[in-house]
Amino acid sequence: MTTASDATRERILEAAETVFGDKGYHDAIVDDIGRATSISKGGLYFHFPKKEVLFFAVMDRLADRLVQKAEMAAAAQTSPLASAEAALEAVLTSLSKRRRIARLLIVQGYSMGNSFERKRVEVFDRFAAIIRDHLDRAVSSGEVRPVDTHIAARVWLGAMNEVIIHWLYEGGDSPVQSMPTIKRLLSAGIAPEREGQ
Amino acid sequence: MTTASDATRERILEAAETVFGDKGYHDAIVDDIGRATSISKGGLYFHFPKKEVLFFAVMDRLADRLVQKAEMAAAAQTSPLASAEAALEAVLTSLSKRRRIARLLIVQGYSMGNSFERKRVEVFDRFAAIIRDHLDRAVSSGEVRPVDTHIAARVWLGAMNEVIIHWLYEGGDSPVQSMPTIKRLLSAGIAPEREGQ
Amino acid sequence: MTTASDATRERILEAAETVFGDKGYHDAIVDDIGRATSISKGGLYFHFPKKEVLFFAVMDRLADRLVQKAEMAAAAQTSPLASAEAALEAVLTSLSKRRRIARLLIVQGYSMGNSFERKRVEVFDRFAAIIRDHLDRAVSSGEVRPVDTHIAARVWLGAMNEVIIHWLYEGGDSPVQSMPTIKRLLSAGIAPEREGQ
Amino acid sequence: MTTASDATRERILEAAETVFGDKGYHDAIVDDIGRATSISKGGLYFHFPKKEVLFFAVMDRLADRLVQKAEMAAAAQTSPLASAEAALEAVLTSLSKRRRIARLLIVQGYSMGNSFERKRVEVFDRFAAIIRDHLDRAVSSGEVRPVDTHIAARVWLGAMNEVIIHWLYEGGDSPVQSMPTIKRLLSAGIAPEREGQ
DNA sequence: GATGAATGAGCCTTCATTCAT
DNA sequence: GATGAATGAAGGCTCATTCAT
Repeated sequence: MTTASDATRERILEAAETVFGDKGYHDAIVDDIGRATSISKGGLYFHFPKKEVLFFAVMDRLADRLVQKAEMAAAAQTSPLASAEAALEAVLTSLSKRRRIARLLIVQGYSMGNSFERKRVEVFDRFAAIIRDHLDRAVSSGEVRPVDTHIAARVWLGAMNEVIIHWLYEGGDSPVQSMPTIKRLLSAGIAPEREGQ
Repeated sequence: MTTASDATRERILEAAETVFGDKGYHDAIVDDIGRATSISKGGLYFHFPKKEVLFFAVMDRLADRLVQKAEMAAAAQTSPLASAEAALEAVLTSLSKRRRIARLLIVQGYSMGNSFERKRVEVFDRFAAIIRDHLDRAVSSGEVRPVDTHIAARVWLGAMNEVIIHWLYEGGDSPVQSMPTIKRLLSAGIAPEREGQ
Repeated sequence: MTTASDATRERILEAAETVFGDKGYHDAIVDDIGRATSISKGGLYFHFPKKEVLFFAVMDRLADRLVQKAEMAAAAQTSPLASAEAALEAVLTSLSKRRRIARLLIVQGYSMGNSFERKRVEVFDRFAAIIRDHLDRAVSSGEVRPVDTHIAARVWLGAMNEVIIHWLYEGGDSPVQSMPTIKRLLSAGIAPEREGQ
Repeated sequence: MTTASDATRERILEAAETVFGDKGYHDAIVDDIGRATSISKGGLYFHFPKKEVLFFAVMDRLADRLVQKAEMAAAAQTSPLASAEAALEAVLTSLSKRRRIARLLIVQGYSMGNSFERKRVEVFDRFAAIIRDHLDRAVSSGEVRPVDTHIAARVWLGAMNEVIIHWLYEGGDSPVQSMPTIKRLLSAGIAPEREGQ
C-alpha cells in the first residue's frame, strides 16, 4: 500500500502517455519524460527498469481503460448484436476524442517521426482507390446498394490488414483460407436492399 | 538510361526489401543492407541519399507490384463487385505468400524488434474478445446468422483501425461520423439469411 | 560501546567480504551488499560513508586476521628461520582454504569481471614459460639442482612482481638496483646440491 | 596490407597505452583516448569494438615487446642459468625504465584510482614486516647468511602471491602442496655461505 | 561509381550518494 | 538507527552520414 510510490508511478505513466503519444516510441527520449514529470531520469528507472517496460505499461493502462468503456457500453444494451456494436463504437469514440491516445495505441510504436505511417497510408490509399473504383461501378450498375464507397473500401482494407497482422503474429491458417468468409461478410454488407428492409 | 546503374539500384532495392522485411526499419542498419548486397555503404549512399529514402523506395516498388496484381485480378472479372473482391483477394493472397513482404508493408515501420507489434496484437485481442463474445451470443439467439465470429470480430476491428488511421493522417470528419455507415456495413454482413439467398 | 551498532557493523563487514570476494570491487554494487545483509542501502551508509571505506574496512579486517595467524604460527617455532617460514606458510595456507578471501585480498580490486586478471595471468605465463624453459635446460646440464621448474619460474616472477609493485607505490631505488640481490637469492635457491646436504 | 589503417591502429594503441597506464582501466574514459589520438570516438570503435578489447590489445602488444626483449637477452647468454636470469632481468629492467608500462602491466587493471593498490601494498607490507623481523633475527643468530631482509621478505611474499594467483585462475593443486618446494627454494637462497663459495 | 575509414551527436542505462520520513 | 525513493553525473556504445582516395 505504498500509496506515495504508486502516485509517482501514476504520474510517470500519465506523462509518458503524453510524450509517447506526441513523439512516438523512438523519438520520445527518456529525458523528455523525466522533464514532463519533473522526476529525474534515475527516478524513472527506479520505477520502470527499461524504456520499453514503461511504454508497455502505458499501453496496458490505456487498454484497461478502453476495455472498461467497451464493456460498460456493451452492458448497457439489450440485444447481443447491439452490445457488439456498442463495444466497437465505444472504442472508436474514445479514440476519436483523444487523437493522442489513438496515435499511441495504433501507430506510435512506429518510428521515423510519422513518415513511415504516412507512407503506409499512401500505399493503402492506392489499394483503396482500386477497390473504391470498382465499388463505385457496382453501385452504378445496381449490383450493390448505394453505400459510401470511400468508407466501404477502407473497411475492406482494414479487415484484410487485421487478418494479416493476426496471422503474422499468431500464425494459424493462411489468411487466404479466411478469404471466403471475409468476402461473404463484406459483400453481404453491401448487398442490394431487399424490399421491406 | 544508365542501365548499369539501374541494375545496381535494383540489386540494392532487392536486398533492402529482405533486410527491412526481416528486421524492420530501425533494426535494419545500413551496414546490414550493404553486406546483403555486397555493395559498400558509400555505394548505397550514392544511390539513395538517406536510409529513409531507400526504405520508401522499397515500399513504393512493393506497392507497384501489388497494385498491378490487384488491377489484373480485377480486370479478369466480369462484374464490378467481383472485381472489387478480386482486387482485395489478390493483395491478400500476395501477402499471404510472402510473410516477409507482409511484415514489411504492414508492420515493419514499427520498431523495438517486434515487441511493440506484439503488444498491439495483445491489446487488439482484448477488444476482439469482447466483440466476439457478444457476437457469439447473437448467433445463439439467432439475431445474426451463423458466422465465424473469430473472423467477424477481427474484421470489425480492422475496419475501425483503418478508419482511425486514415483520420489521423488525412484528417477529415471524426471517425464517429462514419460510425453509422460502418455499423450498417458490418451488421448487414452478418444479418440472418433471407430465404432464397 | 554501542554493542548493537557494532554487531550491525560486523554483519555488514561479513556480507561485504562475501560480495566483494565474489564480484570484485567494481562489480559489487552497493545494493548487492544491502541485499546480502538485509540492511537497506541507507543503513549501510550510516555505518560506512563511502563504498570505498567499506571495502577498505573489509580488507583491514581480513589483514588483521591473517597477521594474527602469521604471528601465532611464527611464535610456535623455535628458530627464527622456522618462524619466518611458518609465517609465510600460515598466510598461504589460510588463503588456500578460502578461495574467496584470496581473491579479495589479491585480485578483487581488479575490475572487468575477472577478464583483466586472466589477461595478466596469460601475460605472466608467457614470461614464466621463457624462464622455465631455460631452467629446464639448466637442470639437464646439471647447472642447477633438479627442481620443480614450474614453481621456480613462478617464484622468480612473483619476486619480480612484488619488487616492482613496491617500487611503484613506495618509490625508492629502481628495482634494477635490487637485481643483483634478487638474482643471488633466487639462484642460490636452485644451486646444485652440496654433498652432505 | 591496409597500411593506412594499420597505422591508425598503431596510433590508437600507442595513445591507449599512455592513457590506460596513467589512469587505469576504469578511470580511463574512452573520450580520453580519443582526445589523445585526435581520433573520434567512432573511429576508435571502428578499430576496437569494445573498450575492453582495446585494453587487452594494449596488453598483448606490451607483452610481445617484453617477451622479445627477454628472449633476446636470454639468447645472448652462454649458460642456461644465465639465460634464465637474463630473461628475468630484462623484463625487470624494461619495467623499471618505464613506470607507466609497469603500472599498466601489473596493476592498472585495478580501479579506484590507485587507492586499492595502495591498500594492497599496505596489507602486504604488514606481512612483509613479520617475515623480515624473523629473518633479521635469523641473520643475527647466523642461521642464515647476511642478506637484505627487506628484499628477501618481499621475494618470499611475491612468490606466495604469484603461486596463489596462478592457482586462482588455473586451478590445480592447492598452493599448500607447493609449500615444501617453495620453502626449500627460498630457504636455500638464504642459507649460510659455504666456505669457498 | 565505389570504398570504407572516420565522424560525432545522441541516448539509454548505471549506480554511488543523499535525504525526507 | 533504518528505510528506500529520488537524484544526477557520467560513460559506453550505436549508427546514419560524410568524404578523401
